[in-house]
Amino acid sequence: MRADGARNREVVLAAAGRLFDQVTDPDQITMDHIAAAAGVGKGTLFRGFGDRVGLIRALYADRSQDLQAALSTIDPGPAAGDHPGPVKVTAGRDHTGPGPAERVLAALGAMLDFKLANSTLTRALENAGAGSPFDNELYNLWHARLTRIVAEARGPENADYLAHALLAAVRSDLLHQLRDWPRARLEAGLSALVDAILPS
Amino acid sequence: MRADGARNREVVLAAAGRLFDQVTDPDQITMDHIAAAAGVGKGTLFRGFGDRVGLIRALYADRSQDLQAALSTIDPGPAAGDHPGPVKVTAGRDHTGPGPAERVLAALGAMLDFKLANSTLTRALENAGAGSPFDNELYNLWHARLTRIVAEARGPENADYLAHALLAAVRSDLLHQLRDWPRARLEAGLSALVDAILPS
DNA sequence: CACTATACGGACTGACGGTCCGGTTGACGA
DNA sequence: TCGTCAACCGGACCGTCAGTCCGTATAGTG
Repeated sequence: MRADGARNREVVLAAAGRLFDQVTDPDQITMDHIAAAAGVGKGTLFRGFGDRVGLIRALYADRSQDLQAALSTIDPGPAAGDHPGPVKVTAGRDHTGPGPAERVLAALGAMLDFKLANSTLTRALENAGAGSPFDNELYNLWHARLTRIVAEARGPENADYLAHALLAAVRSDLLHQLRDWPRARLEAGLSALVDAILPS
Repeated sequence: MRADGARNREVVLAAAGRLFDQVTDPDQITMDHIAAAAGVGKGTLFRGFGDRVGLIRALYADRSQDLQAALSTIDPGPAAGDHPGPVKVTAGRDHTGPGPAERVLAALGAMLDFKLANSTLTRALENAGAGSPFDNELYNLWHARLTRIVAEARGPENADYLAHALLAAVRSDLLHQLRDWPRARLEAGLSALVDAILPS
């Protein structure tokens, strides 16, 4: 990979991010806008990212790194052994840590914050033509984790569907619809939902 | 309104309905396709329905009449006194009828059936650019009703949000994602969700 | 310095939603 | 039965946008 290629990739992502943040409706941002804002030809966009969805996905991946880290702290999950490197064990705090409801609420709360802070971008990805919110890598990862937690807390019966329902409660377009609710109100509702589904 | 206008309206709705039923991805159906299938000019479509969303909305309204009736049977709601005609009172079965959980489950179940039977059309409306699933008339009606029922069953605290969460659990694209689940599994999950939120 | 794979950019294409307008026809009064 | 006209019709046309193509420029290499 050539140096200018990598540099341009960053420039494009930065410009696209800025544009999406300035706007409410995701498809006010066209590929031509992004190319112009990045000072780059359109071809460069499509060579680097494949198509519009690819670009949005890349931007999303970029921004959600912090979120991923936060989520992994809350629930290291079965993916902990993925790297050949030394497995980091949470020292001092054993399996009697926070209960399922707390962990789930923490995770959904983190997603909530992320989606509020990246509203337009998130909606761009979750509604983008294609397979919609579900071919999203993060969605599948978190659906799997939530399913496991729910299953531990109340048995495998319907855990799968309930995990979907929990994630549906923080979908970005719903949050956009409730955009003038104060954060505390959303959090309270979420908390009520989680407490209802998971044994306190 | 002229006779040929009304006739064409029906023809167009029928053709569009047929087309959406033949397909999985809603935007495989273009306005030109519909016009051609109806044996009508494109101008007629836009004069009669305003724009693509208007046409889809009209088709949806057409098909959801049965659903609306079913839902109103389950919960006549505060809208019962709308007509000056005689108010129909459910005879013999007083206010100690089915509990909140039963009523909500029945309503969501009816929506589930409708959305399964009209999958592509429903997704076309719920994702169609604009204000998405929420400027839908039926959505608002049912959010209001569910909010009331939830509030009666567990107090006004968060009833609003929980009603959104319940509706989010039957969103058409989620159902599409779970398209090869048998109906019973969906129903079971829904039932578990409703029972968790509403006191049994 | 020559050479080539890589990257660049913007003109071009195809598809689609939506508009426009000259021609047609149903409704209705005489 | 006929004349009149507003409502209606259809499809050519337009603007926009994602995505492609290809001639040109340049970073990296021996």
